[in-house]
Amino acid sequence: MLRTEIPRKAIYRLSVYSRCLRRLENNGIHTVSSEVLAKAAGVKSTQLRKDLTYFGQFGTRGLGYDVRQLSEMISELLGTKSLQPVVIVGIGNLGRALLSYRGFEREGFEIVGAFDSRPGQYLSGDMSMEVQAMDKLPKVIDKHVVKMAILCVPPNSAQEVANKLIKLGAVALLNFAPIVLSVPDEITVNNVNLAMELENLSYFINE
Amino acid sequence: MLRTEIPRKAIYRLSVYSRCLRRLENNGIHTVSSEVLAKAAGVKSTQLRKDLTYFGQFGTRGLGYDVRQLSEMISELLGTKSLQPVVIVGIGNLGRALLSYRGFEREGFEIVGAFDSRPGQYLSGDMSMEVQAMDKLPKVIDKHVVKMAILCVPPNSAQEVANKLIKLGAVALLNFAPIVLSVPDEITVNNVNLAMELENLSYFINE
DNA sequence: AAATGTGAAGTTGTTCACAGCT
DNA sequence: AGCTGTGAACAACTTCACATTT
Repeated sequence: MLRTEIPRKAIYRLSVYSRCLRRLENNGIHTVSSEVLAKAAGVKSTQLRKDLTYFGQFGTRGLGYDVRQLSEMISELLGTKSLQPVVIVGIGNLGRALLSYRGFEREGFEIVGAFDSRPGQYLSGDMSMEVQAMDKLPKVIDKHVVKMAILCVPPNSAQEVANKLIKLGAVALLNFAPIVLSVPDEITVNNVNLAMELENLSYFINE
Repeated sequence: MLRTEIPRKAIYRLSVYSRCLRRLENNGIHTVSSEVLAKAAGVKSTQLRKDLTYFGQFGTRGLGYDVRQLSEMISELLGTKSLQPVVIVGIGNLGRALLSYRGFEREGFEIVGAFDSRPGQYLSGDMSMEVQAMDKLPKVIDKHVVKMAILCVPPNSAQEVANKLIKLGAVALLNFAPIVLSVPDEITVNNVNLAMELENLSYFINE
């Protein structure tokens, strides 16, 4: 099965399933049916089953899925079994928040460096963090074999920074700048645009 | 044209077009073709035109679109012409960052209150902000006629807080908690899950 | 001539219906 | 009997082709 045929949304749903499975595991549940897991994930059971068939067969007919096994399989697929190194570029309000956000480590990502055109030592709550100058990027990316970067720079420098990161070997970017980055086909960009999410909601408020 | 027939993705793209149009406007450009605007927005020109026809006819054949006029039309549609009041609930790392994030005001949203189970006065950089106790929510929502809320509370209390907000009159939620909220049909929820975005990227790193 | 607006065709993603295991 | 796995039907979205307007 070629990966390119798999709907991108299916990959997102895999993350949702993964979370639900972990919760089940914590509750000591060993086996789950597609019906129950799907309900927890907020999708139809047929969709869950179809999503899984993109990758193989993991269930037992008449019984369901082994929670632990399915959970591990998905982690494997998503590449979150081992800690993935990440750099953050652009330490404004948002970058600072993400730096102090502990959620990433819990989910299998390690922030190995924070960079900004204005480097320095910052205090965030009870914790201090070092923000390095941009010219330190190559060394850190090289040392930790970083493939993933979080972009929190202002829109007017986002493309430039993206180019730099790609040249240094990044292949996946999480972009918070409200612009459309143009990158080569082999680079994956996920955009998060907070203002856009609000605007979208705003539309639905007026009936 | 019924709003329910309009693809949700089209509404998201409207936000993108809006941003591109503003940039064109700032550069003193008065007229733009679907070809050029689409390229700036990272979509096909036919898609842009189709998206616009969901709402009416705004262009001039042989000429293109009036930048200012199209821009205003989209703002009108999205309901961002007038300042929309928003509350933030849950002032942890992320909530604090969003509070100090100036982007919202620029885009037509006004944060009229910040709430947390641990209220108090916080310092963020050079600016101080008041975080109110949860029992102050009804009064603020009522006073400002708030329909929109940003949820940054921990996953285990997200559903409960969502219920409370909905009961108080919120109809649109921007949820950062990594759980699937169950809400009545007439309520719109947009989810932003940072860990999930990283996981999704992670998948694409392994070819 | 240039560019929009749109029905029809094509593509992608979701759901159904049921065959096939355990 | 119960539940998965999947081809086929269906629905949603995108793109094409071209008629239409300036």
